[in-house]
Amino acid sequence: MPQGVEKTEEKLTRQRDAVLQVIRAREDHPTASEIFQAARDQLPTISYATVYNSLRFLKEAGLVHEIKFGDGASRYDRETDRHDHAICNDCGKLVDFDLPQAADLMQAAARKSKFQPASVHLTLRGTCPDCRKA
Amino acid sequence: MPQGVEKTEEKLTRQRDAVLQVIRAREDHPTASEIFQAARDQLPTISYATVYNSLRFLKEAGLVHEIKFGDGASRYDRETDRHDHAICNDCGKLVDFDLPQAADLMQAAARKSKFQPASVHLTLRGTCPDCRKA
DNA sequence: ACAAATAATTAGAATTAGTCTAAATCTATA
DNA sequence: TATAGATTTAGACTAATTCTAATTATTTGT
Repeated sequence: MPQGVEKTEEKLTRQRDAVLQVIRAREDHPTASEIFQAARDQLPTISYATVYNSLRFLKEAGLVHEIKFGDGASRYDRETDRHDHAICNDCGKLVDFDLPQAADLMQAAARKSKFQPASVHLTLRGTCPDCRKA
Repeated sequence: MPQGVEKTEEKLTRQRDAVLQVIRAREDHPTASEIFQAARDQLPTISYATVYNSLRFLKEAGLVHEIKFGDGASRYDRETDRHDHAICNDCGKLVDFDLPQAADLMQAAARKSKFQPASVHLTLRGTCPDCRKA
């Protein structure tokens, strides 16, 4: 097997690939419903269930990242490296950024909580540049 | 009005108080459904809608704190000061802790994201002490 | 290449969390 | 005490997601 080609790609079916392409083509963080609609342009018979199945598959394969906030639907992100999020309290815009001190934070949080750490994630809530102007 | 007694307490009805007492009586972080069941012990006719209305009211009054992770239902926390959470990947246990460096973090996150900061929240995922033993 | 086994997809039903509605009940006050 | 305003209730409704059972594709052994 050539380097960089994971075993999971064997199972990258037409439907799963369509879902992946939708997510990769977008700058923003679409919901399952938005992905479903966009995927239908490529594969008019794709079903909602398949979109969800594909999202689970892609997530497990590490090809996409799921972002869950309590507010409504999960969003999906083509950026799979560890990163943090900022959410605008006014318009709901979601922005990715990375805080390099995350590794230290994880240790500090682990000490405080007595958990064995696996990952940390930080969420900033505030006002995005656009809404600040308006 | 005596100090420490907020105007909102005027409207702390029997139902709202029952909901508040349920949350204050628990060490853990119950869901609306768990709160509903416990509140029924006090007020057998209380409805689901009232539990949700009460939770909204108590939240706005700053008497309880809502915790939303993507995974299922919101949870409610008697601790209303800013704090962070650790979630066990094995058993789902949710633990509160506070990271004193949060203020600095918020500034760092604001700089990176260009947002005007309002709050930060950090989530640690890992294994809780109990599950680590097992 | 072919049949059997396995995996994936489909459509729609089911589930879950939460909100909405309209009628009934309280509560405070003129 | 009558009335206005707020609150509660029960159940209908919605949105997100999962489940199910039937169908369709794909892979594997011969």
